[in-house]
Amino acid sequence: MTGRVVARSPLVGGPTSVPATSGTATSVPAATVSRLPGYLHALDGLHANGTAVVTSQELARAAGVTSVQLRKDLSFLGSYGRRGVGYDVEHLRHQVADVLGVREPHSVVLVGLGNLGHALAHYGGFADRGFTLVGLVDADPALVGTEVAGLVVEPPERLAELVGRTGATIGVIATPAGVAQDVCDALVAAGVTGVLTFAPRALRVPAHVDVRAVDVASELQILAFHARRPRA
Amino acid sequence: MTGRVVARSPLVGGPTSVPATSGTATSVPAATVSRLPGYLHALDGLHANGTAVVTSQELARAAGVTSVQLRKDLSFLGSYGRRGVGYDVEHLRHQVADVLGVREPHSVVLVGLGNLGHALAHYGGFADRGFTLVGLVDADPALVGTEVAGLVVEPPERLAELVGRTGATIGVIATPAGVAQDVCDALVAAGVTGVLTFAPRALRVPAHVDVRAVDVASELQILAFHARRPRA
DNA sequence: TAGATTGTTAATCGATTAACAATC
DNA sequence: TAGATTGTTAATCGATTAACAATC
Repeated sequence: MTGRVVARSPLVGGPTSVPATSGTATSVPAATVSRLPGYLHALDGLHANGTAVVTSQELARAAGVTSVQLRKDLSFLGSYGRRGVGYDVEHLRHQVADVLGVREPHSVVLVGLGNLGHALAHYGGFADRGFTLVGLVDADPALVGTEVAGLVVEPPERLAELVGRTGATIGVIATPAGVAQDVCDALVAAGVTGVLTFAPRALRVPAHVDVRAVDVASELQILAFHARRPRA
Repeated sequence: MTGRVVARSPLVGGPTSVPATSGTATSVPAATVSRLPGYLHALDGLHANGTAVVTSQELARAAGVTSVQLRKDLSFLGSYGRRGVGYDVEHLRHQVADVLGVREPHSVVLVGLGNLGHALAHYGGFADRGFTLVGLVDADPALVGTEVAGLVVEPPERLAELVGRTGATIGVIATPAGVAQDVCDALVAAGVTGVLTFAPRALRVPAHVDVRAVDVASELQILAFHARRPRA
């Protein structure tokens, strides 16, 4: 009933490993997948500053993991390093991007243009990392028709048409929690296969759809747990 | 060297279980801790709508986990249910809040007032869930001295004084990635023990400090992985 | 008592770490 | 060849799930 809810707030759940890409007959564990974006980002940085080859130790440091963890993770993708030497930055970058499926940009629709939605709409980091924001939706008639971040805000009735027309595969929910499930249902009905929600609400989705949830208050509460002085 | 970096993007790492609260001599697994905020939020909802008693099945549904998972998690906190009946909402709510350490509000300082920082400063959900935003910092001279969300923006030089004066235990970083490590170092030097960062950069912290990282682009890339059609 | 539901103990499964063999 | 570093195989550890006993 509930689909692959890959993360509640920051935990990998759901199926733990997933059919791998291209040649490989293997599969990639969920925990590994969740670290690949960090590796890719670090590789992008190295590439930008002209580094051609990197050892697992250097890359691991940049990504904030141990070199053993990194090599183990990369081994699920294939054997792309040279023993005694390291990894070709450009080659590994392409392999990781390929496994993540971000060599072609994905189209993203954003629903909800409150403070957070506005911030997300203006966030420049999408394009760099394989995503194009192609549509904005909000229920407020005062916002519909206005232009935000170069896109015209559409009403909820146009959501299905918008997803269909743009071929968006991912929907981002930045609405109040009360309408998050309805928005999610509409996104799924329109055809998206991935949902990123910022609303503090568990979302039900069919099995073929993935949900990831980011909840700032939950993150702070987890920090609070560690910060607390255990009372004797 | 690297402190308890509890999550890179959405994964629980670091020490896997942590000394528990109050009476209990037991410890609470990291995976359980990461789900407690969801349980607490669900309990708050039930409380608000007047529900006095809830079964593990109902609560689990509201929180988006299985009832087995929920009961197992709650068992680490103690035995607070009544067999054949369920859990007293009010009582369990207090127990969970107590374990998380959010019965007393925590003071939070926010650094970086770009789009995201502004959105966070205006986010209303903090107070409800145990956090009080007590200070804002930005390096832009045009912002310093202005009022945002009822607080006067302070310059970076005042960070240490601000944390000291307010007793803030948690710092939120919403700055550009390039300065995130410096900001983090300053927060840690000023005495915060928890850091929530939105900058896509691995942060180094001493062992007594916890870091949690939220990276929207990484979340999207993980969704992209699942969305991709594996090419034969 | 019978039915419902919790909470513990045991079994399974996945993820991380350690050891080491392969090879550049 | 010797040194460096990758990548695999095995060992450990933690998290989830299943089975069931306890008890309201």
